[in-house]
Amino acid sequence: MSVSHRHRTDLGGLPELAERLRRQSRKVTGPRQAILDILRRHRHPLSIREIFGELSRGDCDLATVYRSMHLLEKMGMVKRFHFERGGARFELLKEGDDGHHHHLVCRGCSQVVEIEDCFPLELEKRIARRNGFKSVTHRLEFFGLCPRCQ
Amino acid sequence: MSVSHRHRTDLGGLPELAERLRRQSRKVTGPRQAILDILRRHRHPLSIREIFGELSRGDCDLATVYRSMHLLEKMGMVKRFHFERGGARFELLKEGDDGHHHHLVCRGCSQVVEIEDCFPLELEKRIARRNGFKSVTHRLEFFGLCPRCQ
DNA sequence: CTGCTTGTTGCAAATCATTTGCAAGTGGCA
DNA sequence: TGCCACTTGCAAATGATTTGCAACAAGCAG
Repeated sequence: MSVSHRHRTDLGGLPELAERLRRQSRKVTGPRQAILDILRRHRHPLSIREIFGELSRGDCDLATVYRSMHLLEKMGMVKRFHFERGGARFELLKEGDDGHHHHLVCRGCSQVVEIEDCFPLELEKRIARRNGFKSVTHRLEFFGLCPRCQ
Repeated sequence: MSVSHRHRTDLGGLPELAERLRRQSRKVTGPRQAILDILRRHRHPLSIREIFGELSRGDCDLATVYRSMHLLEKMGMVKRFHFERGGARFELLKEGDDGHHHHLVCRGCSQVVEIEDCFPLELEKRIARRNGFKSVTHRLEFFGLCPRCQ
């Protein structure tokens, strides 16, 4: 099998990302470009702190990072994830990607691996039907010990 | 099918719960009894705020609720869950129950339904094997719109 | 190129969830 | 009955995130 989801490469260059902002009448500002560039260069979900840490000294304020992530999330350019502890984490999304996928996180070193498997659609549908719910989605994350931490 | 997990009834009376504390040389104090009693009377995961709110005025301090939940969790008497927003939520567990189960949460009214289905063990094993991880478990929650909120 | 309008940002203070230090209090066994 | 480790209240500390507000700047109009 191997559904092979999109891989964190080829997410578009800064210009394309800026274009996505402009297209929704959002301004292409310095902080936003810097943040998008950081997200673009990492294939794993980054925390606000990590993003903020990579910004050169006075690139922008922490509050701006938070505000930017909200904006990008609302625009569908990034996806927010929540793991065990710590704050939210974000991944840049390709245009049109809804970002639905899961992770396998190491309890030891926090390394993150993207998982291609997903909760069986049939089961989800049955759960929705059985309880009369609509628009059902799910959040699924795996936790374990990576080879090096065992 | 219908795996029919344990149902949130018959979790034992206060005396049995107190006994579980004593057995692990933990003291049966007023705050703990009050908290356990509240958990015992609710079938859905409660937040710290909700628990604290149900305590009669001076029953105990908020910090004590936090400390108690940590203790009960460590003792395996409650299970901690995290939904979309807000803080952690707790459910009382029957003795011997590891509490592994999932929820279907309404995006509208936050109503919670317990789900008996689980992520297929075979898939989980394959994910673990494929990535060389050990002791893999998962966290799975469903979100949707309940009949009344649609 | 210039001005204007509106989206943005920095800064500081406010919130919310949770934790911790410390001294005072108390279950439960000797 | 006493002792002592386990608990608790209180207040302050943390960590994550949000917000008010006034100063600013991107992008379009002219």
